[in-house]
This record gives sequence, C-alpha cells and structure tokens, in this order.
Amino acid sequence: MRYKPGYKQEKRKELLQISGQLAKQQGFAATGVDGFMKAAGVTSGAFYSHFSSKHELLKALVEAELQQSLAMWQENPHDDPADWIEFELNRYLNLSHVQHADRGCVLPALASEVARSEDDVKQLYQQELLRGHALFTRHLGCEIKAWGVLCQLVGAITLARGMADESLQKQIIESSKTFLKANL
Amino acid sequence: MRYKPGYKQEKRKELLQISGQLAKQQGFAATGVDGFMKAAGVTSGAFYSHFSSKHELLKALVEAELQQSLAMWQENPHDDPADWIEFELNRYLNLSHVQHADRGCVLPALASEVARSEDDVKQLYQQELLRGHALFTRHLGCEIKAWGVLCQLVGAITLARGMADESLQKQIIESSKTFLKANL
DNA sequence: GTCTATACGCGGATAGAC
DNA sequence: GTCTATCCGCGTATAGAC
Repeated sequence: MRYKPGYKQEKRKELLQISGQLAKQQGFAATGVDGFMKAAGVTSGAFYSHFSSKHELLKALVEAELQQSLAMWQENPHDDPADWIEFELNRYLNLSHVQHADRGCVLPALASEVARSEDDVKQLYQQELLRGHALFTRHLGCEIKAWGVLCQLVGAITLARGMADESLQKQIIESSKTFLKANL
Repeated sequence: MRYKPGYKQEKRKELLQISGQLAKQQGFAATGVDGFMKAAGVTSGAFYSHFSSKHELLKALVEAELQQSLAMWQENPHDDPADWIEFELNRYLNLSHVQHADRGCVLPALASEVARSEDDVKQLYQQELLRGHALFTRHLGCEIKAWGVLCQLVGAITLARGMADESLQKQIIESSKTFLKANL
C-alpha cells in the first residue's frame, strides 16, 4: 500500500483547514473545487476521494469551523464573568478580525451562504451555534444577554467588513464594544 | 421612435426593483444576468442596454436599496426618541423580515457580497450607511448607541436566517429586541 | 430597446491510468 | 489516493437582425 493508514483522515483534516480559510475569505460558492484543492496542493480529482460533492464539503466545513470557534471560547482563561466577557470582546472585536476573515470566526463569514443553503447545513449551523449560546449563557447568567452579545458580535464584524475606510471599520467595532461593555 | 422618451429611465427603475428582490433572496453572485432579466420579463440581451456590466448592476443595486432603507427609516412617524426606536425595532426585528429577505433590508442581505466586492461598491455602501447612522444618531442622541443598534439589527437578522427552526429564529430576534429595549 | 444566436471561459463531476 | 483528460451545463458578454 502506497499510503499509510490514517493518512486519509489527516489529509481530510488538512483539506478542511485550508478550504475553511479560503471559504471565509472569498466565499464558499465563489470558490471552485479547483480553487480549494489548488490551495491544498492537489488537483480537483483528489477532492472526490475525500468528499462526495461540494455540498458535503460545506457541511464538513461548517461543522469543523464552528467547533473551532467553540473551542476558542472555551479556552478563555477567566472565571469572573466581567473578565470573561471583556476577554472575548477584545478578541472578537478588533481590526485584525475585520480584515483577515480567513483567520476569523465562521459565523459572520459564512452566515449568508448558510442561510441560502439546504436544510441540512442550517441544522448543523444551528446545532453548533446553540452550544455557543449555552456557553455564553453560562458566563453571562442570562439567555437574553447571550443572544444579544452574539448578535452584536456578528453584526459588528459584518458591517465593518463592508466599509471601504479603515477608520470607519475601527469606529464601528469600537462603538460596538463600548456599547456592549456599558450594557452588561 | 418606437419607445417613448423617459421609458428607459422607468424601465431601469423597474429592473433595479426586481433585481434587488432576487439578489437579496438568492444572493447577487449566485444569480445570473439571465435570471435577473427573466424575472423582469426580458432577455439577457436587453440587460446591456441598461447596465454596462453585472458589476455596474451591483453598484446601482446597493445604492437604490440603501436609499430605500433610509427612506423607510425617515418615514417613521414618531418624534419621541423612545417611541421612534421602538417602532423601528418592531419593524426590523420580526419573523417576516427573517423569512422574506426579498422584501427586507439590504444591509444583512448583501453585506458579505459587498465585503468581497471592489472598492467602489464598498464606498457606496459606506456612504449610504453613514447617512443611516446619522439618522439613528439624531434620534438616539448618541453615536455609540446608533452603531450599537445598527450592528444588533444586522447581526440578529443574519444569525436568525441561518437557523433551521422557526422557533429558534423567533427566539433570536425576540431576545435581540428585548436586549436592545433594556439598554436604550 | 429588445430579441436570437453565439463565442468563450469557468465550475462540478466522472473515467481511467498510475 | 492522486493524477490527467474530459463531458456538460451555466454564466458573462457581444454581434447583428428587427
């Protein structure tokens, strides 16, 4: 056998990692299978030995990316609620996150594409988002506030990314941060 | 001459109206020129006598749609700040807006596509959004709050549209509304 | 101003060699 | 498991008739 056992699983993980970056940056629909695979250093033919269709890639991507976001939220070292949320706001609401979607959270990056996808993709997105909401609720002590913060985070990044001027991007995310800090 | 003077201008307006609905529903990139024109009852050939390219259509669309949103905000009949904002929250944050993107605000519908577009589209988007922000600032008496509300509105609709279950869509927008009302 | 026809490239997916 | 080659459909854009 020319390939070690376990190789396929590792390769799949690598493909998801690289495809995720590309999808968040350029958009999933806007990127061809060729583009995803070229970024990973293989050809489109190899793609279909890992995923049965492009749609399956989207599902795998949504799942992997959201679990990654969840993992980051869980790695927050603070216990005190005020410290915990301040840490998250600073990590999420900054210029680097606005300008480097490829390294950022999948929620704002692929939200509209998920919204326009089949139900199975939305089910996955919903399921993982609910885990995130539960996590925020634990730290904020309130379900309403948890949704409020999540919406605010996604909205701020989404709006800021549509701005042409960096100064305005900064104004939006800083205002959003100030607004949240004043209301938690 | 087989066509009345002024006809072209009217037709262009009609094309923008119908294309706007389709773009907000299916996505701008995901819809072909054929699709836009078929919805308007003409063929793709006719398209190019109104717009020089698909990219020009996007620019015209962003401008027309944002001005329409701005107009709706200006039609709010209330003077009292609390009444004014409550009216807007109820109009924006409801299930119908989540489920019928074609009749809804362009901000959440095309945000990601604008973010991934050329600079000229972003400039337009930015310019019109700033007018909206100025309007909200006048009624809320605070620039920070104005950005906070705008981000919250966009984020809530964006997230809710990715949910598979209607009950969860409702939970998100109602939570977002409650969160805002408690903090203004 | 709108139509039909068409050129041309890209994207998704499959077949078969290695 | 990955490669090259290829089929086929769709999308942007243009040319020329009416």
